[in-house]
Order: sequence, then C-alpha cells, then structure tokens
Amino acid sequence: MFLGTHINGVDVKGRVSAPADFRAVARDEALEGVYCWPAFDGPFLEGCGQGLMERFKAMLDAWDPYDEIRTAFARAVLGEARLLGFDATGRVTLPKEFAAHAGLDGQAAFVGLGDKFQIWNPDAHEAHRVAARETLKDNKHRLRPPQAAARGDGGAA
Amino acid sequence: MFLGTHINGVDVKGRVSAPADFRAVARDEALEGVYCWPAFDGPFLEGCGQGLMERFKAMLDAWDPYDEIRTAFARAVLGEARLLGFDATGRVTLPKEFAAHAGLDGQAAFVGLGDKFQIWNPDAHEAHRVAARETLKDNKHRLRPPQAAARGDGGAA
DNA sequence: TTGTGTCCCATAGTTTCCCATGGTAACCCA
DNA sequence: TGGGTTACCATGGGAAACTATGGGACACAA
Repeated sequence: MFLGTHINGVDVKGRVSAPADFRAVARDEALEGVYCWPAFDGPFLEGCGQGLMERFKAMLDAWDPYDEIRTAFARAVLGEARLLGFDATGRVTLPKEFAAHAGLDGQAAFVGLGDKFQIWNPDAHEAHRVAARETLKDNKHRLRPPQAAARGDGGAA
Repeated sequence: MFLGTHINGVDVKGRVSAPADFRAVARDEALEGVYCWPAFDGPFLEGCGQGLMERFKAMLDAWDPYDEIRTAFARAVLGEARLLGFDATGRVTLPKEFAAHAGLDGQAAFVGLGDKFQIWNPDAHEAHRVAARETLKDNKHRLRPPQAAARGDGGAA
C-alpha cells in the first residue's frame, strides 16, 4: 500500500528517486517500475502499480466498448500513461511533459493514497494539504461513506 | 483491542517501545508493526492495526472517487500515514515530523481506544484527559450514539 | 557533430539492524 | 505465605546496510 508523503529531488536530467517504500510496493507486485500519467483534473501526476492498472483494464473490459465515458477515460489514463522503470539505484526519469504538467522543478512530493499515489510540486501540495485538513475538520462528522447506512458498514475486508 | 495508557521513553534516535500489549494486538492481525499518522484535528498521532486500516480502505473504495471529502480523508490519513515496523525488541522509530506534530520530546503516552490508539505528549495528554472527563460528566445522558437504536453499531471515526 | 537519453560508478548521510544491560513483574517452590 | 528464580519489558549504544544524490561515460538519433 502506498502511504505517506516523501519529497525527493529532481535533478537536471529529470531523474528522481522513487521513495524506497513505494519501490517495495511495486516490487511486491512484480513490477520494476511504476505506471504514471498526468492527472486529468489537476496539476499533478498519478501513479500506480501492477494491481491497480489491471483493475483499470478489467473495468474497461467490462464496459460498453463505445460508451463515451469509457473512451474518454481510456484516453485520459491509458493513452497518457507510461511505465517508468527503476534504474539500478531506484530512480525514475520523468518525461518532460510530465514534469511540465505538474510544475516540477527541483523537487517532487510523492503522496501515497493506498493503491495509487500522486506526484506534486511540493509547494502546490502543501497548499492543498492544509486545505484538505480544514475540509476534514469541518466535515469529520460526515466521514461515514454515503452507502454505510445501506450496507451496514464496518465490514472487514 | 488497544487498551489503557502506557508512557514510554523516546530516545535520541526517535525510537520508542510500543507497549507490549499493543504489540500483541498488532501481531494478532499478522502485522509486525503499526500504521501511524498525525491527527488532523489535534497535536497527537493516531495509530491502528491491519484491521482498521483495511476498513478505511474499504470505506474509500465504496465512495465516489472524486468526492471532495473522500479525497480530503485519503490525503489526510493515507497521505500522511506510515507503517512503523517493530524492531527486534519491539520498538518503532518515529519520523521526525511525527514527533514534531505531537510535541514528543523524551516521552510518549500511548492511549488505547479500542480499534485504534493515540500517541500524545504526556503533559498534553494529562491536560486533555481531565478536560475530556469534564465534557463527559456534562454529557453523560447523551452517551447513546445516534445510530445505536437503529443499527446496533456505535462506531467512532 | 550535437543533442538527448540511458547506464554505470562513487559517496555522504541516514536508517535499520544487532548486541548488551538494568529493572520489573510473574512464577515456582519450599 | 515468603523467598528466590526466571522470563520479559524497556532502554542504550555501535556497526552494517541502504537511501538519496551527483557526476561522468556510452549509445543512439537528428
């Protein structure tokens, strides 16, 4: 599971060390790298390992092949995604257009979100992080998911 | 179940012995460590074992992926959490930013809360404990959780 | 050739692992 | 019931392993 926030340096060649924790997650899924694509809803990158990528594919397979949403999703994620391989020391090289999309310059913040993660410009992420905490403080009583009442919630996974 | 309050020392390397009772709980869930993150609503840390973490994940999976509160929750918990592994003698190492968030300096109070626990600066916890008792005395007639009658569940988030 | 991208090697700093020790609480036996 | 013994818990320090990072060499394409 991708957890925590790790800030690592991006050198002039566009290389950045994937956090060791994240590498361990990817390798547990027998992948010597991570899938990565520019988010379609903000200035950051999204990434995942083999497991989630296969779930995406299964989801698409189960969908009406000519549904507009399906096509749009496939284009926005699969069409933009690349497999970034780890080098011998655990770094990945970010394509220029990826770095540009996320405004990465010198540093990158890897944010673990369970089965996927995001890569942010550290300053942009910090601003977002503070905002998220405020949102949560104001809404912590709504933390039960919408379906909880219907499903009984609390179910162990 | 995490129960009771235990105060242990934090050494210069940021290491602290997890209470033996807590270790036993984590190991019952086949986890050689504990998940831990800075609380979003106060100067303390929160922690849990495998069971609650998987319920968090299940809750997120059941939610609209782009709901604002869901995202804020994922960011504030998963994005800040880390799996702190036990060393051979049962200690965990607190990342510097964790110790800073909770104001831990020399000692840490582990407070069991059932399926999760908190880690406090002992002085801050004592003050908070007294205040919490007063709150409870003033509200003891409201102790039945709102959902209890309907669902028979009293989960707290 | 020139620019670009990949691979390899070197290094400082940090983190993790390992061993050793005192204190405390539980247990056993007389 | 009291004394002694054992096992476990919490803690301290040192060494090895790993992480993150920088620079240079090489291959390929324009």
